[in-house]
Amino acid sequence: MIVTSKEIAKITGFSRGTVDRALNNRLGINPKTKQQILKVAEDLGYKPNLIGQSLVKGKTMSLGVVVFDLENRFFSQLLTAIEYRARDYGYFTYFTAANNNPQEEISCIDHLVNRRVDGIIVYSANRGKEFNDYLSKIRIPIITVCNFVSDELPFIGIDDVQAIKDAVENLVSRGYDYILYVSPLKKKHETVILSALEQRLLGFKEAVAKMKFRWEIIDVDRAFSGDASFHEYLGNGKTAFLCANDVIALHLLNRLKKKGIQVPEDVGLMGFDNIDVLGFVTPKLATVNYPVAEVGRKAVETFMDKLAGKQIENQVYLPHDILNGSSLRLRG
Amino acid sequence: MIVTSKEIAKITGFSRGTVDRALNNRLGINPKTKQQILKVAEDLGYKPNLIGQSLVKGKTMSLGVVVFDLENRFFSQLLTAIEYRARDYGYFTYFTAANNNPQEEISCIDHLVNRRVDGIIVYSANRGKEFNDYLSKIRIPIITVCNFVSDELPFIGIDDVQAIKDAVENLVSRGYDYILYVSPLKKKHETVILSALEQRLLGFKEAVAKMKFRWEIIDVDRAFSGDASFHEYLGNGKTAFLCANDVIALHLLNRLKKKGIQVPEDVGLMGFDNIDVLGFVTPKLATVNYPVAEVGRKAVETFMDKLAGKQIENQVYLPHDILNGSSLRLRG
DNA sequence: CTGTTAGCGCTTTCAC
DNA sequence: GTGAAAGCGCTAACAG
Repeated sequence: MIVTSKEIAKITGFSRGTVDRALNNRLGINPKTKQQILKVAEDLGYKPNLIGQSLVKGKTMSLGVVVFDLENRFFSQLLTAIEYRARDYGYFTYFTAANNNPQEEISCIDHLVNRRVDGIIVYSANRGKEFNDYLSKIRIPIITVCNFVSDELPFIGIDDVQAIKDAVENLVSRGYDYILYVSPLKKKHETVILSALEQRLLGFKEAVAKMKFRWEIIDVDRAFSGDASFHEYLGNGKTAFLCANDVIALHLLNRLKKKGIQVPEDVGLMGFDNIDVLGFVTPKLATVNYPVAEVGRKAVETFMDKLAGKQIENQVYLPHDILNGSSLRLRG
Repeated sequence: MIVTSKEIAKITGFSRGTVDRALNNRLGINPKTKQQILKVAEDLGYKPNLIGQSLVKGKTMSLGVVVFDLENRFFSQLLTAIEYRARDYGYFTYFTAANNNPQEEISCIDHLVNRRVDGIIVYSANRGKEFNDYLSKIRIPIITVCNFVSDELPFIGIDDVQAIKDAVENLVSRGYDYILYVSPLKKKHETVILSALEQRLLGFKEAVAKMKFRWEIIDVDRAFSGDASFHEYLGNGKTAFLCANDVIALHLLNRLKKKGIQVPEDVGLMGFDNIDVLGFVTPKLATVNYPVAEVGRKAVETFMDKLAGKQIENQVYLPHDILNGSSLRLRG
């Protein structure tokens, strides 16, 4: 069995208090005693039990992460960033996935609460009054990332509205005058449209109102349906598809290739997120860089500030930037 | 503050024992009493503290996962599978990443031990006597996945040696008679060659000994170095690159494209792992399907068996299979 | 059916 | 410098 501090006390003949002083570098202990105790601990392979420690300290030194879905190619970068940054602070990370199911998301959070994690990072697909009410009852600090949930919850992400506007401006400045925005439009089955995607759609509409270009909004379902012909869009070669995320853009790219339509010669293509897969795809997809690792790190840092009693910003928008790959023509 | 069972006892006037019976559906309690207690618990938003529970039960209902590196495109599928399957059993998952650093890997495991997880799944880059000695001292069940570490530790993965032999056979049967195996060959800096990659290399050598074809083993460094010219290999159009993993194959594909070499017309290309990225890449890469999700699930199930006191198999090799994409010519 | 007690491993407080 | 005792939230064992 694993040796406990109590047993070390018994073996060395010192009290539990003294053993604790030795083990945890607390002062008020004779260096000799300390040596002696540490030696025994070492020999017996003593490992502190953080469960016991958590109970008495009221802190578990752990964070919980909830992501709605793991198909999302984003999450591994997010999780990585969170894990490494958390460990810098001595924190560990409970990872849970909600299987794209709002109810399951709540159940994940519940369990994390039961385990008394010190903070919860939620990359949520959930929204709405019920979810808010639920979250507001939780006594553990929560931070939402990437998908905005509610004004009452801290949020870290980017300004998706502005980002799409920037993307459109980039397309227009490159001479594209017919822009097709491809996005999921309505929720189907259980699946909810992510708030980030909603923001992006909103951004596109704002761009439409502000700038001068021909446009259309296409539902992903239609874009990928068997009989969708894209030739109708290829009129003057100044057409570009702007996709609500990279995954959509990559699927579209595959379809275009299959139909013999060349990117960027016949049509421009732009995605959103800059998922790491893009490095393997040709042509290199133009996209909006989402600083997902920074979001993860910032989330952890915000917790640490909060746990240290500092005031934290309620909404943090990190800078995004436009990456022009080779899936767009040069100006012309 | 969060309400405790003790407080509920005080409020309802019942003893802690009775409250416990109500809260945990134990028998030997008057239904009326139970109702009453549950109502109060509900109203006060009682959430059981699993830390307290863990301490007394000696189980934390959590698993730890250690992966050596998150650049590896594999891990998200693995982690997903583990998380979902673990949750089926009411278990939660601590996730840690070792930053490709053997020392850090040990530190991760240490911390998981301190947190008294009930089991640890290690996707390790570490090997060797020191690591073995360390692991053998740990009193918590460990399962290694994908990268074999030692005979003394349970392992779940595939037979990498056989898989490469199958891949070679597939190439030969398709008419390729000159096979270039691309793999990392020597460890450089701190980075260790993964044991799975070592096995695959071994498999290639065995295939060479058994089958009749021309061959070469190429270090990734050389394959990707600026001045590597591949034209020397394209003689009779019956040449194929076989890569130790998909990531290498994809990089190679990019290089080939840049040099104007067509796959599969000029040269065949085959990867290993079947990472999910492949869905976005053309031509569709031929590869060996690694059942990574099954590995994850099986690892969890093995723990559950073990925790239930059952005997578990020490080494489990799950079936792999060959996927012929469009990066190889048809026979002929 | 219900209450009491002891204890999981640790830290903290106060006394010596 | 060191020891003794109490308690974190929970469960288990035994009495009544």
